[in-house]
Amino acid sequence: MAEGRTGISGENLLFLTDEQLRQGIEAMFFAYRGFTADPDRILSELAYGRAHHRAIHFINRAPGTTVNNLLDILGVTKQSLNRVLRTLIEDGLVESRVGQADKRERHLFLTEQGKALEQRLSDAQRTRMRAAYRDAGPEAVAGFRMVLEAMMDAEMQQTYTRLKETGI
Amino acid sequence: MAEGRTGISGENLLFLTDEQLRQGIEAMFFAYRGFTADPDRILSELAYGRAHHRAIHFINRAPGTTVNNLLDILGVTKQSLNRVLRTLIEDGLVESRVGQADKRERHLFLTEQGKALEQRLSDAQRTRMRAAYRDAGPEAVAGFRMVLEAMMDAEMQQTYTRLKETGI
DNA sequence: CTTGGAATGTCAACAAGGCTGACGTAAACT
DNA sequence: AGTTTACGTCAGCCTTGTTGACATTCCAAG
Repeated sequence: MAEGRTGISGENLLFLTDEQLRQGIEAMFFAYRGFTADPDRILSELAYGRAHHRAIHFINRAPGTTVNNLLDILGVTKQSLNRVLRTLIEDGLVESRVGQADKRERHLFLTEQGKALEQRLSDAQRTRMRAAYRDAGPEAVAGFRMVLEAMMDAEMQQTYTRLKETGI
Repeated sequence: MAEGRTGISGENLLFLTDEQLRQGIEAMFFAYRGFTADPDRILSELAYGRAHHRAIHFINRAPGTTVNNLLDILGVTKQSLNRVLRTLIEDGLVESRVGQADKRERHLFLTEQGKALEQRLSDAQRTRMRAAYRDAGPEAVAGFRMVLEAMMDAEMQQTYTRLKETGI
């Protein structure tokens, strides 16, 4: 390769070494544990799991969403989601309303009680996130977001962006 | 508060709004799916799961590690780890040697076959990671790492750093 | 030297939450 | 009328987490 003194394509690509990548992989592994630790503690008190948290989060995020839409977002099977939704509905945290335009659809909403738990969970998660963001600073956060987005599949990126921009 | 025109403590803290935090949370959720997607595909061919991947990764990372040490790193119960280790040993991917100094300890090593699978898994994961890193650029990567580290518990941070620096 | 406690690892049984496959119902579409 | 779509459910499986009981080994105090 007839390149400059940095070796490859005129840029310093040392951040792409296997060692750097492995550190990133391990950081991702440990950080995700931290990311879920606080909500997990709250959930275990209530005999719920992460699956319940995810459902609650996205129903809060897109109230009136249909089951199918939620399936797309969560990327699980309907049997799996259904089990979780059933308990949430039985426990009065989620309300399921038959669609007006299309009566096959069920639109999902959080009840007051559901909103209360959502608040509690997301407060816990945001508190840690906020501390991490503050420690790292705004530029680090921008980089953090860029790498995470680049790590998603095309489909997830679409879902993520749609959710971010329109809330649907 | 008698601060500058940005309102709080002279810095622009718009990156700490709840909306920004929620986007970060969702990015983390979707990115982690991407992060595990490629190894998951390989593992499902072999009737293994993520737990096997984690064990293989860290045994490769710290050959000769004891079960207890691995438990600390992985943050699961020993019974849970043991089941995974047992299948890996039965399948000839991991070797367990009784400790010389302390015969209660078992020291874990990857066999050739185990190393081969580790390579296959980490190649898949690194490929995606490398693409994400390259897309985002070195500064973004530095920020990514900073935020992830700030998101860990103190204990995990210690483990992570120790592993990063000494490999033990 | 013995003995009791601590440390290390194994086995058994259970629960959560993924998965597939099959089936039923109601509504919408063509 | 016939097909497709949206949703719910039953049955059964697997992975991976949990707790409890148990065997082995080490070490230190008596």
